Formats: sequence, C-alpha cells, structure tokens
Amino acid sequence: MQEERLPLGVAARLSRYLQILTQTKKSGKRTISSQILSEYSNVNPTQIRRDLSAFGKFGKRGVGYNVDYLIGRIKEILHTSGQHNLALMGSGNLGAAIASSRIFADHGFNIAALFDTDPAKVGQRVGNLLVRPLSEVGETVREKKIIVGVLAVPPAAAQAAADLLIDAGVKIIFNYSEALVDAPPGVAVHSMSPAGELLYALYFYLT
Amino acid sequence: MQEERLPLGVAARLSRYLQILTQTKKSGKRTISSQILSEYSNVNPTQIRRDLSAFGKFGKRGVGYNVDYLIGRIKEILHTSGQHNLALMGSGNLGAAIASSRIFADHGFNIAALFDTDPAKVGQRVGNLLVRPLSEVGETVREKKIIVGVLAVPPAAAQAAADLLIDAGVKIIFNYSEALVDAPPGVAVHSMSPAGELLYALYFYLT
DNA sequence: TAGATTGTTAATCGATTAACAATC
DNA sequence: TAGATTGTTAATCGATTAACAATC
Repeated sequence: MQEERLPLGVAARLSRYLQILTQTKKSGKRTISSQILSEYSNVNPTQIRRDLSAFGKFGKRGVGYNVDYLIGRIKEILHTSGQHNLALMGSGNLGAAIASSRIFADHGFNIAALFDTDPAKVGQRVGNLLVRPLSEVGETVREKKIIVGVLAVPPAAAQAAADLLIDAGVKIIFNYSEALVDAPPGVAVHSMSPAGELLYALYFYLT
Repeated sequence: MQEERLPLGVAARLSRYLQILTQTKKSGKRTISSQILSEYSNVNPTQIRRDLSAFGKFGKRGVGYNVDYLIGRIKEILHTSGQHNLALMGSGNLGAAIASSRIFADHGFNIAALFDTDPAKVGQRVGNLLVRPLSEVGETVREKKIIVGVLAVPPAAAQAAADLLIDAGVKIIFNYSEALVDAPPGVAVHSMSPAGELLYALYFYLT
C-alpha cells in the first residue's frame, strides 16, 4: 500500500465501473466496450479508456474489455477484494429492503448485524438476520470487526444511531436518512441524497 | 431560459447544497457558513463561495449565508421552484419506505401514483397512496403529467417497469434497483449505486 | 474595536474531448 | 481484408486551493 492515493475522481469512477461490470457479468456478457460502459456510467468513453490504461493495457482492440478480468483488476486497484462486515441500523421498511437485497452482498459486504430500537421487533427475524437491541451495538461491532454502519432509521433517530456506531469504533457511516449527521474527524459520513440527485437530473431536463 | 446551461459539476454541487440547506432549515438554523456547508457536502469551502458568488453576493461577511434566502436563489438558478409529479413503481419494502419518507416531498416532488404488479397488493393502501395495477401506468402518467419515474422493484422486473414508464412518456428514470436499465435517447436513467459509493468510501479508509 | 467570514484573485492541477494510429 | 475498438496524444476547459483584502 505504498502507492499514491488515487485522485478522488478516479476512485469514484472506478467504483462506478466496478458496480456496472458486476451487473454486466450477471447478464452473462463476457466482454464490454468503453462505449457501452459509457452509456451506463455517464462517463465519456475516452475518459474510461484513459482511466483504465493508466494501470495497464486491459482491453483488446476491436473487441473490448473482458468483464471478469477487468473486475479483478479494478478490485486490485481499489484494494477491495476482501469481505467486509457492516452493521445495519433500523429494521423498518428501508432496513428490510436493504437486508433482502443483494446490492451490498454482490460487492463483498456482509450484513453482520441488524439493530432496532423497537422492543417489539427485537428478537424477530428479517430475512435470515436476527434483530438485536441497541444495547448490543458496542459489543457486536467490536466482536465482528465492523467498520461500516448503515443508517436506515427515521431522520429523528439518525444522529443517535450514528453516535452509537461511532462510539463502538465504526469508521464509515452510510446515511440513508435525509437527516444531516455529524461525526468527529476520522469518521467519514456518506449521505444518500436521492432528492438532490433528482433535482440535478431535472435541471438538465428543464434546460 | 436563454441562459447558458450550467457545467455538470456546478449543477451537481448546487443540488447538493440545496438538499443540505433544506435540512438545515428544518433544524431551525437561520444562517450557515461556507465552512459548515463544506463539512456536510464534502466540498471545499472556497469552492462553495466561488460557486455562489458566480450568481451574486448572497452572503454577509462575518455572518454567513441566510438559509432561506440561499434556498430561494439556488432554486431559481436550477429552475426547480415548482412542484413535479412522479410515479413510484413497486410497493414492497423499498417502495413503502420511499412513499412514507419526506425525502422527495421536501424538494417539491409529489408521489402522484404507486404501481405494483402483484394483484394481492393492487387496491390496497400504502400510506395515503392507492396501489394501482401496471395496466394503468400509461393513462396515469399522461393524465398527471408525470415526467419522473422511480423504480423500487426487484432487479428482474426493473427493465420491464422502465419500459412501461418510457412508453407512457416519462423522461427521467430513477433506478433504485441494482439492475442495469436501458433507455432510448432523450430519456435519462439515473441509478443509485450504494455499493459503488461504499467501495469508494472504503478505498479512502483502506489507504 | 475585534473576530469572523465573505468575495475574489492567481496559480496549479485534474478532467474532458476530439482525433487517429495501432491492432485485434 | 474490413470493421471495430483500444491506447494515446494534444489542446482546452473547469475544479481546486491558498491567501487575503474587504466588510459585516
């Protein structure tokens, strides 16, 4: 890990390519061109070829990129070949939707624990996950070496849930609620903002 | 609407600021500095001041920006002051979570219709929305002038749901499923990819 | 007045794009 | 061979940052 850190933009785009390639692989396609990758990622095809060729000659002229091979190389570049445990806060509709989706599992993220504040839900099962009480957050996070916490709680509960995770040692908070979440230095908060992205898409439709 | 279109990056950042300002307003704060806005948006404070000052002197030195005033100005710049109807496909856990959240409502997006393929769900209520059959998509989209469709369906059903919306005249597809969705020119597909964003966050944690 | 924060400059760096030879 | 697509160059444009005077 002595190499230079990638520029923010490059790391963001490579992550995006990886996600698209994972889906492409599922569809059974063996190769993909920068043109097709461009259509799904909204990144210019020349930019894609430049991003990739900075790390080696991964493609075949006239053919495109081998999907499996490219997945492997990008995982190497991003150092994300391993499995990682995450904690999911909230077993309501959103929590259940996340727990039952393969969206994280496909990328090596294992939902290692599910927490809820509601005593009526604690002890029940959502998919194959047991709903645990908040009192167990600290112990579970440490035992399972969880570094990522996902907030699928109502906005009013978001900060408290984040604080529990941070106290337990979580380093990355993934915030699905619309609430703003504060965190100390050293903890990264990443907030989904679908409404913001929709405003952006709408702007280009309206103009 | 004779003005130049904003560069992609500027439009994306302004959308993000707007989303954060809307939450800030809810918390009761009247003003916000570029420093605080930077912490929530992960955009450099100088960049924020540059983005805003390109359109006028919106701030007060020594004080910051008036939240209400700034919300108004950014909405003007993005042409997104109005209300817009959207169609939600899928009344499962994810659809129910979206329907019950204020995340779209806070930004002027009204969920005008909810559709599901499951006959057992059609006719039931989710929140205050009636679940409609897919056969009514075309008529409803045209009647309610819906230009945005949100996919909250299982991956295997995503393309079919998108095609129905596109045939009915929807121009923006918001894809919450992990499936890749194809659309003809003139229709923008915007896919959430939480796993991709998580890989990105993890890269900077690991390096 | 003192402290805080904007608005703006100037300099650097990375992103974007078109174009095309190389080559599968 | 013919068609397709990569890898790469060169030129332009936008993003980023530090610094600081202006001013609330």
